[in-house]
Amino acid sequence: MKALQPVRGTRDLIGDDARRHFRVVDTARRVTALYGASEWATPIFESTAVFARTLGETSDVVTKEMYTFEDRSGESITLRPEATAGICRAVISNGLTQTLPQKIFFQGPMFRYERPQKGRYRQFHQIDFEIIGAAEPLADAEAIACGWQILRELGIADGTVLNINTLGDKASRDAYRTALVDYLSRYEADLSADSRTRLARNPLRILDSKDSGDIALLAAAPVIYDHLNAESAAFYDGVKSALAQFGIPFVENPRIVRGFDYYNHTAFEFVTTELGAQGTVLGGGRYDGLMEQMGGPSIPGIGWGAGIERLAMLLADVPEAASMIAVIPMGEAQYPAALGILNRLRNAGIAAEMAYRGNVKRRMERANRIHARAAIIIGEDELARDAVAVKFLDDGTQREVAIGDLAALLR
RNA sequence: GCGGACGUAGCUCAGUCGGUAGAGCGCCAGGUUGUGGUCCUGGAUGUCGUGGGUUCGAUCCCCAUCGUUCGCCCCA
Repeated sequence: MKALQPVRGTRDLIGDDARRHFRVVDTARRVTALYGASEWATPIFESTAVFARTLGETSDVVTKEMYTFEDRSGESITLRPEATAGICRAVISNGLTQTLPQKIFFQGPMFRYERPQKGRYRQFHQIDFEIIGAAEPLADAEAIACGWQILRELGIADGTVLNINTLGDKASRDAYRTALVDYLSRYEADLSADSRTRLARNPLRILDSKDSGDIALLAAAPVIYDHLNAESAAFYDGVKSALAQFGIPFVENPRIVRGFDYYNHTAFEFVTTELGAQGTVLGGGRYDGLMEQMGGPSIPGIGWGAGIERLAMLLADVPEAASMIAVIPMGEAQYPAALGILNRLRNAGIAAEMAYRGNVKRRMERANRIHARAAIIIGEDELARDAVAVKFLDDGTQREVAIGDLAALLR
């Protein structure tokens, strides 16, 4: 029995789960197209270096969460833990650096070896939007606007809050890191154990610590905004004013740091309070140095990823669509007529099916179960007049219809 | 990776102070030989997550393991 269960942290998408999942994907595909995106798909695994080099040697994803293995030729392969690195690799591999900017919609499974929880899986799925080759703050605002519109169209925007921050350019970020380390080092003994480790490895990460002692210490800590150089400050102002012009509400949150090392300037998260510790539902930022870090030319980028499972859990009910027509012959004598009608309907673009067996009652039950909108009942008497009975299942009304009129009536 | 809770029918759950189990929903059949969704009647369901231990006897107690879940870490 154990072998027949899905592997820990993975799950099947069937029925309601599947409807929710594809509702998210379909909505994202449609909305990102409104912003000019083309859909891409890249391989599910890459050379390990693609992720190890870009996500940062100290990030948890790299140090302990990657699904990494050697293939038969001894090459180190990693199942992608996120989308951006693979997309950037594809830009370089395909020589797309001459046709920028590119706006990309992306969707598919990601893999991280973590302890599963609600809204966190080892194989999870993301929708992803990237704008590559645009250094203007308008691109940041547009990426955020796109994410916001998706959340709105999914009906979950009201429960989420957009948090934005800036990490500045490299010079600003380095200056801030120094100031922060200076400050926190004075209270090192009071920091939580986790944060003492972070102080050496990745001090900015202390900013989003959930330890109450850390939070108290951070109240008087230096703030990034005081360490931005003129260029970085102007960029940040540009993003904020474009967001205002798009009519997108946001709060500034100097604690938003984001996990991967490749981020600079804009960082943002849409957060909900309804998913416990997994509250970040859509997050991203700018990654101007990433392409160069991968060995490509210096090309700026901005993008976000969103967890489909987390979005799907927040959706209101997604009912099954009542779109089928059930074709019901009274008996085997009516099969030829029934198959002819099935064919006529399908060729006219109308979804229709006929059960493989069963009497009329059984077939009516099935029609109800598949949420058919109407049943075409084919009996000897009506057939003699080149007609059939059409019963609409929502209100139970029934009438006789000429076979030639079926497609027009049911379209 | 660390700490807590949980694991009984397809689903949601009850239960046994240790004597091999029950409800609702769903499913199947009939009431209705050419008509579903409502209603009535009847029926089938489970190695009580898995392995081991204690016991005359374990679904119940103990240990391990797998899975789920909550928090931490981290992140979508």
